[in-house]
Order: sequence, then structure tokens, then C-alpha cells
Amino acid sequence: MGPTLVRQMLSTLSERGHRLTRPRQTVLRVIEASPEGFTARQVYQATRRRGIRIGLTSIYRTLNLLVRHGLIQEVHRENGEHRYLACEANHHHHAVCMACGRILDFEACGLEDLTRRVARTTRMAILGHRLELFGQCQDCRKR
Amino acid sequence: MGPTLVRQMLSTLSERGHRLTRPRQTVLRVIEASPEGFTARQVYQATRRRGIRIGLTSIYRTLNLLVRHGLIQEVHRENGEHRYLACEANHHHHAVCMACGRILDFEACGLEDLTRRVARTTRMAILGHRLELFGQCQDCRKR
DNA sequence: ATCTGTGCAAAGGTTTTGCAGGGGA
DNA sequence: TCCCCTGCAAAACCTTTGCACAGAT
Repeated sequence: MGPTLVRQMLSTLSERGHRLTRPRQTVLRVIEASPEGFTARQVYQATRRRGIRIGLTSIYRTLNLLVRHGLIQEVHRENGEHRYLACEANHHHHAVCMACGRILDFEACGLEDLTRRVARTTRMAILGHRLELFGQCQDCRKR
Repeated sequence: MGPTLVRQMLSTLSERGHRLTRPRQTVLRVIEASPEGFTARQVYQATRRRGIRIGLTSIYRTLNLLVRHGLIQEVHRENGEHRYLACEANHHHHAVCMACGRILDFEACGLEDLTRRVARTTRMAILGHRLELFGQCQDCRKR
């Protein structure tokens, strides 16, 4: 990810009649620097580390706005906290152990064909996907 | 799904040293009757309709137990409420509109190869998966 | 100048935890 | 009998909402 991402998001929001406020720009810059995804609280803490005070409320509102516009997506939920990922971010997925919660990454998913097929069937513009595998890791299987 | 599912879940729990209490059995029977998935609250209401009083707490604890043992999985979150699905349930996935939240189903996913590949790489026993596509539905695209 | 966006505080809702008592094995 | 499981109540938690003010266009 690079400055391209922020510029693209800013222009999308602007085109659609949203104001490019300081809080929104700050959130976007944090997202840009979080290739592994982020939670609302992480964005909040990151902005504070940068010496900028933004209310948690605005973080949530901005994230919801970005989701509605298809710029970020919710990818995972850990301990009741949502994890988001920029739609253009480097593409990977999770294999989650249902017993201990351990998360392993994997890359290739080969969903391009499926995506095209579903787009045709449902007449939706498919912008991203979430794929998670569930199972039991080696340690938990041994008990 | 059929009685097989309940029997299988019961024996799995039993084998692993858990007690087959009345609340747990009731929850399993509700799950069996919910091929489209269920939320904690729906399980709660369904048990009450059957004239059986179980605390919401026990529902949550039972669901968490079943998840840890790989018998059910969390498939979706709507308005902060988790939706679960028995791992052996009829297999389908969701395409979610990021703007209005509309959900469309689709079936084929063709992840068998990927599953095998990841199982080999990560040494996890893969028991299920969640796949969701995100995008914008026809109506929301028109604005 | 207008009207969207922000921040605070408080509400809202789901899920978890503590603890005393009950019921499987 | 033993100890896991249950149920209630309360806590903990993330997220949303109401309202007055600030700031982008």
C-alpha cells in the first residue's frame, strides 16, 4: 500500500459529496500504514501516538463510512472487536484454530472465477471477499 | 441435517469428557432444526417455545463449547449479533452489500483443493470455512 | 452562511464472569 | 459423592446515538 491508497479514498469520498476533514484524513493515513489490518481501537491509539486527538466516535463513523463505500472491509472478529482491511491491501487469508484461536496466514485463494460467476448471477459489483478456514491446530488436536 | 447430527455432537462431547446435560441436549436439538443458522437469542427463544427454560448464559456457554470442539462455526455477524452454523449443515455462502447490508446466497465455492493444500501447509485439521463476498448491489450502485 | 462532521457523555446491545446451588456420571 | 454445569445478576465490552458546537465548502 502506498500514498495512492489514501489519495484514491479521498477522491472517492470527495466525489460522493463527503467532506475531507482532518479526522478522516488522519484515519486514512493510519489505514495506509496498517497493511495487516486494524481495529477501531488501534486506529484510535495510532492517531494519539501521532499527537492528534480524535474521538473514538469519529473513528467508528469514519470506518462505517468507508465500509459503506466499499473502501475497507471487515475481515475478522477477535474478542468481539472487528478487524478491518483496506480493500486494496495485500491479499491473504486466515486459518483459525477453533480451540485456541491461533491464526495462521495463507495466500493463494483462487476465487477469481467464483467471483466473476457470482457477480454475474447476483448482479452485484464484487469488491472484495473474506475467506477463513476453521479447524484445529496440531497442538489442540493432540489435546 | 438430521438426528445424525445431534447424535454425533453428543458423542463427541461425551468422548471428550463433557456432561450431556438437559440444556446442552436441548440446544443441540434446536441447532438440528435450524439449517439456515442461528443466533444465541434465536436458540434461547426456540427453547422457550418448546416450554423449556434455559438461561441465556448456558446458551452462550454451550455455543462456545461447540465452537471450540469444531462442531459449529460463526458464519456472519448482523447488528453485532453472531450467527452460527453447524459445520455439517447444507453448504452455502453469502454475498453482502456493503452499502445496504442486503445478503444474497450462493452455493458452489470449490474450495476443496485449497482446503487440502492449507491443511498440508499449516498442519491444521480443517473442519469448515467461511467465505463471504463483498460488494455493492444493483440498487446501491445506481445510488 | 450553510449544513455536514465532530466530540463528549450516555445509552444500547451482546457476551462474559462470579458465585451459590443443582444434577450428571 | 464429586465436581462439572447451571442460572441469576452484574459486569465488561464494543459500538451507536443525542446534542451542541466546530469547521469544511
